[in-house]
Amino acid sequence: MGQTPAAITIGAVERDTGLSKDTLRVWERRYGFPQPHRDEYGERAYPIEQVDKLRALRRLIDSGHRPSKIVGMTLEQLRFLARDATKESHAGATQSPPPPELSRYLDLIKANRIADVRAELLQSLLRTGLERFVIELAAPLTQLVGDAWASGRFEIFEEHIYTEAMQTTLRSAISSISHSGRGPTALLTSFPSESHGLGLLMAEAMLALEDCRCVSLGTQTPIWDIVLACAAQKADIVALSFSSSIAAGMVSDGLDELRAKLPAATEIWAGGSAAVLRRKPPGGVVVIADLAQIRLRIQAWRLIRSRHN
Amino acid sequence: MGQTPAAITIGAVERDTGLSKDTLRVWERRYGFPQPHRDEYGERAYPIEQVDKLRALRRLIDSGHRPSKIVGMTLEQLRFLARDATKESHAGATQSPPPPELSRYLDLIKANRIADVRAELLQSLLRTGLERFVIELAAPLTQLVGDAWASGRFEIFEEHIYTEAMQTTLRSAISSISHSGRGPTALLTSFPSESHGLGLLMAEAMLALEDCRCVSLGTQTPIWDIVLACAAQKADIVALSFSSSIAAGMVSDGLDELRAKLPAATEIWAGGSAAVLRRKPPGGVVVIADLAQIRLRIQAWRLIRSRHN
DNA sequence: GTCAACTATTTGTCCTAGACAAATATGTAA
DNA sequence: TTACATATTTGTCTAGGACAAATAGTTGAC
Repeated sequence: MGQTPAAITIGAVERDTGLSKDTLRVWERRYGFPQPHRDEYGERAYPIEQVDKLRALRRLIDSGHRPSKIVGMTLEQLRFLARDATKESHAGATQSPPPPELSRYLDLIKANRIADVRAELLQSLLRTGLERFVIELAAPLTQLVGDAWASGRFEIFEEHIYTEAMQTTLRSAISSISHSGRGPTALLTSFPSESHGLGLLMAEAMLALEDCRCVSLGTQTPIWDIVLACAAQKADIVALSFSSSIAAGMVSDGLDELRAKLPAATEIWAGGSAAVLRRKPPGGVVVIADLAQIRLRIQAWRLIRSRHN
Repeated sequence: MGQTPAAITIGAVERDTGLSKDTLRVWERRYGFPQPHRDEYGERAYPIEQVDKLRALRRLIDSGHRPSKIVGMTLEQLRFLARDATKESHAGATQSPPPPELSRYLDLIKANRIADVRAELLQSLLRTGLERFVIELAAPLTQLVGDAWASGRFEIFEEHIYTEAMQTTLRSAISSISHSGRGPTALLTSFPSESHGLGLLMAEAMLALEDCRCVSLGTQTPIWDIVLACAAQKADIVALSFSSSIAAGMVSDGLDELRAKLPAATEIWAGGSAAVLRRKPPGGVVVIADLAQIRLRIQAWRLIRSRHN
């Protein structure tokens, strides 16, 4: 009797929170939280409330807080902290509130009006054209949605819903672009630890607009397979996307490894919000600071090639 | 200089192969394979060849082989075994070689003729209609491509290319279906450890054809967020996809947990190639044996609801 | 010969507790 | 301010032991 079985195993917690079993155990040892019960076999059994708090912690840590500083707080304090955090982040750049057009999308998502989100995206696309749609709407809105999640105003599922809607819109736009057969071939993908695909899709849109032949491998392609694909497709450019949630070492090591394995004539382009790209730009790699640069880079590429031939 | 550290850490292997760190270590202890080198700090460093073999092992174990029986084989023997296995499995049904229409796609992918793959997919779609396209082409072809990879005839990047092409085709078809506003609401997603999304997209196509309002969350949604999304969207059905590369425990535990957290009126549908769904069907969950069943299930759902009201 | 029940083996996941590199924060000099 | 050196924090790795759950093999009843 007594307790309801409202407790789950360490494996389930790993699934639910994204914190590895190792991390969960070491936090327990160091900070005294979480403090799961033990079942009849001495195995950890985490009560739901602790899992909720773990989720909140995860969120704050992802957006820059240190575990030791926040692990002792209550769930309410954590939520309060999350709400504040959004204002301070992105110092300078996005200090002003988001433009009304963008925050309107946030409202629609929060109100679960999916069909309206889709319809409005399509309308914006048709009104402004794909290039401006990507640069002025898709990119900043994706950033905003990420922030909203980090500050606890959005649930993960709301971010997922947004991602799906934007993905659908971008894909249909891309597939309607015809290709003359004359532009460079670009291979698009990301490293195995990187599962965010929206940035890649935006880059594909920009490249397709510049008459590139785009070969997308989706996300999470092992390095060795990128090399193989590059050879098979005779790619001129390999474009990689890195979100800020990727380990810095992965980026540098991976890019070095890729550079060593690819022929020198093949350009490697790296873009995305990962800070390490700016702080420690790897050699032999073109860092794409923002999506608008893609157009210029392609024009530069054409110029060099036309001289060469 | 020639630094291509052709060896990766245990964490990277876990991501690349889907085998947990614990499993990798216990295999090493018990079977003597894998036998990673050690880096300067005494940590395991797995050479690429061993990772390739691990992936092949994984595929075979998923399709019923026991680790101890096959772990000693060479990569070539494993691939040979996989080729054999394809014939035996799917007992009776696909004993014969794949129909020429399907193997033609395999040839096109192998020849790297991406544009042709896309064009032919679109043509098939228009010729047969979406329902037959999904059941007769998309589903078996995806299976074949997976087998081709398992037996070493395809590289991963070729599977990725196929996935992208099929995804584009399916998405554009789905987005062209209009919804009357009368059908049930279906929430589509997968558990955090499941990143394969094609099956989900096929299911979405079938549901959309039956006039369901489909809300896709993409892959890898934590259980708790599925519950939240379900409430927010007032979903009647939660459809989950499980590929064969998911741990059996994840499936059962996850489904039980989800069932406990969702209101009883919300149906949970589970489909995909994960064997555990058939062997030990979890209670309170509708197991979708194949995509064609979706239509019948929706009709049944309508019938029950119409009686209720 | 088939099916169920019992037993043996295999297999994955959990356990403890120590270690250390990588990431981040802090202090100091130019 | 910026650049570099030092201190702390943090996640992931290590070892082998343990054991439940899954699977295979064996026996007995019908």
